[in-house]
This record gives sequence, C-alpha cells and structure tokens, in this order.
Amino acid sequence: MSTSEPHDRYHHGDLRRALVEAALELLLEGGTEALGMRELARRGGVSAAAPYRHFRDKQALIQAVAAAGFALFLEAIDKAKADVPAEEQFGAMAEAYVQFALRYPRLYRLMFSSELGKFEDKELRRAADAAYESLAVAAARQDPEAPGEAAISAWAFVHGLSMLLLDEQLLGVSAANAEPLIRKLTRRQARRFGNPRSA
Amino acid sequence: MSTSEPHDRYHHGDLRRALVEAALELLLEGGTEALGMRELARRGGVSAAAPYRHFRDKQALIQAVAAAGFALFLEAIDKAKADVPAEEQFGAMAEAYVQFALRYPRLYRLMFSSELGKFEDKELRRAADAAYESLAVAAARQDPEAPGEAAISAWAFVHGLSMLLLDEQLLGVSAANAEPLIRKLTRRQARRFGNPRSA
DNA sequence: TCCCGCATGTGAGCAATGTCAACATCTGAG
DNA sequence: CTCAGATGTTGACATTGCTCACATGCGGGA
Repeated sequence: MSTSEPHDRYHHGDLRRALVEAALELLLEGGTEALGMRELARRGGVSAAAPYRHFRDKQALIQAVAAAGFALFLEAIDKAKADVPAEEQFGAMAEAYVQFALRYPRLYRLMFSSELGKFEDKELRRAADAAYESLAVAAARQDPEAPGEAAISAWAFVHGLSMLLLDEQLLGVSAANAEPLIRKLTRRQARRFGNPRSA
Repeated sequence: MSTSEPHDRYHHGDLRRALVEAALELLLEGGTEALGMRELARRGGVSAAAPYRHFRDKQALIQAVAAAGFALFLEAIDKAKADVPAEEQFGAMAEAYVQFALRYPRLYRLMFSSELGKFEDKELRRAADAAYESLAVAAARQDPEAPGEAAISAWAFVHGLSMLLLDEQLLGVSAANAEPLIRKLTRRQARRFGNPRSA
C-alpha cells in the first residue's frame, strides 16, 4: 500500500519490486486464485507482457512472493526472541510463529504449498532455510542431550499447530481466541521437552 | 485405473464417481495444476460441460476429491491401529499418518490446502472431522490427565512432521530413508507425553 | 556531447481454461 | 405409453498464461 502510484513514464523504474509488493497485497486480500499475471500488470499500470521481463513465469513470480514471505516471517520470529532470556526463547518464538500464521493465513499457506518448486529456486530456498534455522537453534537448546530430535519435534509441533488453527479444526477455537491456548501449549511443549534436570 | 473404459452410450451411467476417480489419478500424477475441468471431461470421454451437471464449479469438484482423500486417509490410520495393543496405538497411527503423507504428497497437500472452503462443504467437513477424531482419541489416551492438550499436541506433531518431510526441509532426510526417523520421533513423542507414572 | 546497444515496455495474437445458455437425448414414475 | 426431469452436447464468451515482433529510452563509450 506504500508505493502504488500509477507510473506515467514509459519505463517504470522498479517494476520488479512493485510487482512483488502488489502480488503480496493481492494474495493477502484475495487468496491464491486472485493472483494472476495480468491482474498484477494492471495494478502496476503496465502492459500484460511486461512482467515477463522480470519473471520467467507465474511460478517464478510466486516463488519471489514466497521468498518475501519468508523474510517477513524470519523478521517476526527473530524480533520475538530478541528481548527474552535464553531459556524462554523457544516459547516466545513458537508463539510468534503461530501468530504469524494466523495473521497472514494465505501467505503462510502459500509458503508451504504444493508445487512451489522450493527445491529449484535458490533464493527461495535460502530464505526458507534461514527461517527454519533460526527456530531450530532455539528448539535444540531445549534438550541438550538430543538437540537434533528436539529441534525437529518442536518445529513440527509449531508448524502443525498453526495448520490446525488455520483449519479451525480445533473445536471452539478460532483465530480470535487462540492466544491463551497457544501460550499454554507452547509452554507445555517447552516443559515436556525441556532439560529434565531443570524441570 | 480401474474404471476407465470410454463410455459409448449417451448417458454415462455414473459420471460423478468416474470424475472423482479421474481427478484423483490426475492429481496423483500431475499435481494441482494438471487438474482441470476440461481435461477431466476428456478423461471421462464426455463433453466439457457435462461435469457441471454434477459439480457447481471447479472448487466443488476439488472438495469432493479432498473428501475422498480423507476417506482414504481415515482407512489408512484406522487399519494401522487395528492389530495393536491400546498403549501402542498412538505410535502406530502416527507412523501411518506420516507415511500416508509421504505416499500421496500431492493429495495430502490438497487436503490441507488454502481456499478449499472446508468450512462450507458439509461432506468434506465430516470426512475431515472423522479422520481427525480417530487420531485425537488415540492421542488423548496418551495423557489421561490432560487429554485435550495431549490430543492437540500430538496431532500437531504428526501433521507438522509430515509437512517438514514433504518439504525435504530435514537435511539429509528424504521420503526414501525417512522411516527410521519417523519411528524414532513418534516413539519419543509418545514417551514424553505418555503418562508419567507408566514411564 | 552525441549515439547506439540493451534492458525494458507495448500490442496483437494463440491456445487453453472455467463457465454458461440453449438445445438434445435418455430414463423412470405414473 | 408418455412426458418431466436428469443428464449430456454444442457453441460461445471472457479471461488467462505466454510468445513474438516491434517501440522506447537510459547509460556508457566515442
């Protein structure tokens, strides 16, 4: 919503960025269906073929959006762990993780959706790995005796919890009143998987 | 692959079922992108407009496919818990759960994908709830003191683990060699969340 | 300063898709 | 036997992703 003045000159100046921004907006408003090359071009005030100077196909555009999403995501969980003592970092991050999913459900889903081709696009892969890594580090600290397993388990837990909440699959729990539940569950997970001696 | 003889008579006989079956095949082979109304009609040996006698739109068709998916899914996890003593049921189901996701990645993803409209389609909702319920029951038994929380946690765990494996986000672990890891992690989860007195 | 190459944007056009309305055909209930 | 409703067909429309040939203009070397 920040840079959306329709351009007048022939060359846009920074179309690529403008397209990704517009795509992000479009996605947040209308879901994956609403995200189309032509509509994007329209929003950029540019012809239908122009985007193809910056993205090989629709998939490439979507990968860029997903990468941007992971950047936002990383920022969110890193901010959450910043002002918190080490032992509580995992809990804080888990909370931030789930809240991100609830705040941007369509973006979150896109980031983990089917034929993204996350294995081919290098930039996307790096963005995703960075976010994963940050969480994994905090999770591993929860159980120094088996850090690898702890990381995977914790990570799976937050991811799965997010999905369940998005599906409104938890009876009587919706995005609105999810916060207490999130807090309780992440604490529970942290406690159970925490170093036994410190419990 | 079973009922795919091209029909000859004017009325197909059981087009609806044929369409869902074809859609399932198409999905398993080619992903969501390959799943189109017209292609479906072609496979059914029927005109492009015919499917609209059975499904309001593409979304309705997809919901039906997802519902079929949940049925398959329920069958898989129920079979897993059948021949196993009660205390080991959760572990067995968790394993089956993850293996289903790995065996039918595209179907699994569709079942949990974005704009499915799981909240509107009654049949889909019932199918999904049935599967969820079955797992939740076994999970709740793991911790009689807090069955609700235990169910959600366990459930989130398997779901998240599945997604991570599908993303090949776990370094060095791919669908091929995932089995030992799955077993180890589900056992670990069961142990940690199991009744403390029986540990 | 001029000029020209290359990145960037345009326009028309193609094949394919989702969906609809008007018409055809079959089938089962009365 | 008949005829109403369910099911299938034909043809059309708007829209989409994408490509190709051409237009434009910015920036660096003469």
